[in-house]
Formats: sequence, structure tokens, C-alpha cells
Amino acid sequence: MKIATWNINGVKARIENLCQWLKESAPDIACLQEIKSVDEGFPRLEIEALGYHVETHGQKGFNGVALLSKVKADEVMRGLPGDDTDEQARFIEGVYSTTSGVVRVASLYLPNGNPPDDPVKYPYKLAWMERLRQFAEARLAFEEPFILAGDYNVIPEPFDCHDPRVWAGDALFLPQTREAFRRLENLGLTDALRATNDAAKVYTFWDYQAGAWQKNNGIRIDHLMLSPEAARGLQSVAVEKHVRGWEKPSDHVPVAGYFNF
DNA sequence: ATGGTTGGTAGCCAA
Repeated sequence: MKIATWNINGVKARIENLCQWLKESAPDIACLQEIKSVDEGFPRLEIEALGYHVETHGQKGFNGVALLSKVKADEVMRGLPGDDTDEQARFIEGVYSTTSGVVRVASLYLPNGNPPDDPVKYPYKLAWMERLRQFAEARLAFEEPFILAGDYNVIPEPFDCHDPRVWAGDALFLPQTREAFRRLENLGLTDALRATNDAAKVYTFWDYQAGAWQKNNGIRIDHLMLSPEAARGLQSVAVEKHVRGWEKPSDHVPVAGYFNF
């Protein structure tokens, strides 16, 4: 089974790239972030025509996540529990039947948090990460294959970026951000790409500005975090970097895990 | 639109 995550930075602007990628990469489940669309505006017909079921959790203008799957989800949950006042569409979870049982997959778009001195943005990021930790802890108790995939807006280690000095004061790399990410790992979640490729300098995002792609000035912020039951089934991870070189690309590329379930 | 890019929106904001 192939399970991928991709921040597409606007589904309407990316529909051609998205369809091209679905045809060529053919993930069984795709976790999308930053669809930047309300549910009614999501181009579901084009995607359904390629054999995918579509579940969205959209919002006007920004954020928004989706799950595309070859097999229809048995259950879908929208929104990260833990704060009923949170209006931002950043989380959707689906439960899927496989030949060997069930797999639970979430598509998440963790808050960016910049600028860190903003009275709202960075505290919101940290609070969201704590909610995610509590949610993951509850899910891990199920002892199921469980995958938390998405744009974490977290650079876990200095070698996950081209130049750590540039990121020193950034919400994606501040010590508190990295500590909160480590708390997720310490629950027993495995960072799939780190687990299969310990080589440094693997990136998933390159800014549109200042020729970042051409200079390979990237960061690794899109992660597949696996429960022990999912990690046991992990065979390999692919960063589909060539997609960044397409016409009208997203600034993120897909990251895909291959599993023996 | 500060500029460096892009997307969505009509608030230049968010990334």
C-alpha cells in the first residue's frame, strides 16, 4: 500500500499537477494540505474520474485538508479534537479497510507559527502541537496501524535544512517547536523518512523566492509519523522531488511511504 | 501589494 502526503498550495491552481501526479504516482491514499478551498469548491469530479474517493475538510481562502483514496473510507473525522473554538481546517482522519485489517490515516496541516513574536500565531502553533500529542497518545492506545501525515511546519534537526543559521529564529525551527515534535516521537511515533534514510539533506519544501529550488535551499517539513504497527509494515519512503520541477509547481513535493499492508 | 513568489482574496494576508 502506498500512502502519500502533499501540500499542494491551492487545489484550483494545482488541479492539472494533481491529476498528473495521481496518474503517475498512483497512491492508494493521498493526504493533501492547503487545498485553500471550501468543500463545495473542491474539484472532486476530476479526481473521482481517476478512481479516487474524496473527503475534504475545507475553509475559505486558506488552510484546508483532504483525503483521496482508492478504497472508500469506512469513517471520517474532521477537525483536531481538543479545542471547540478552533475554526481553522487543518485536520482530517479516515479509517480504511485493507486485506490485513484496518489502517487509520490523518492528513494534517500544522500551523506555521510565524512571526514567533505575534501574540496569537506562535502560541496557537504550540497549543495545536499539544493537542496533536494528546490525540496521538489516545490513538496509539488502539494499537492499530496509524499514520499521521502532513505538513508539520517543523524542521526536526539542523541537517533538515540547507543552512540552520537562517532558520534560527523561525517558528519552524525554534527549540520549543523541535521539543514539541520530539514529544510526538517520544510517544512512540516513527518519522518514516528519518527511519529509512538517515542521510542528511533530504528536503520536501523549497521556497518560491530567491531561486531556492535552483540552489537546493530547502527544508524537510512534510512528515509521515507512524504508530509502531504502521512502522512494522514500512518498506520504503520516496520523496517525489521531480514534481517541484514541473510547470506551476507547489512549493512542497509529495512524500510517499510504501507499506506491506 | 516594499522586495523577493505564489495563491486566494478583495483585509495584502499567509506562507
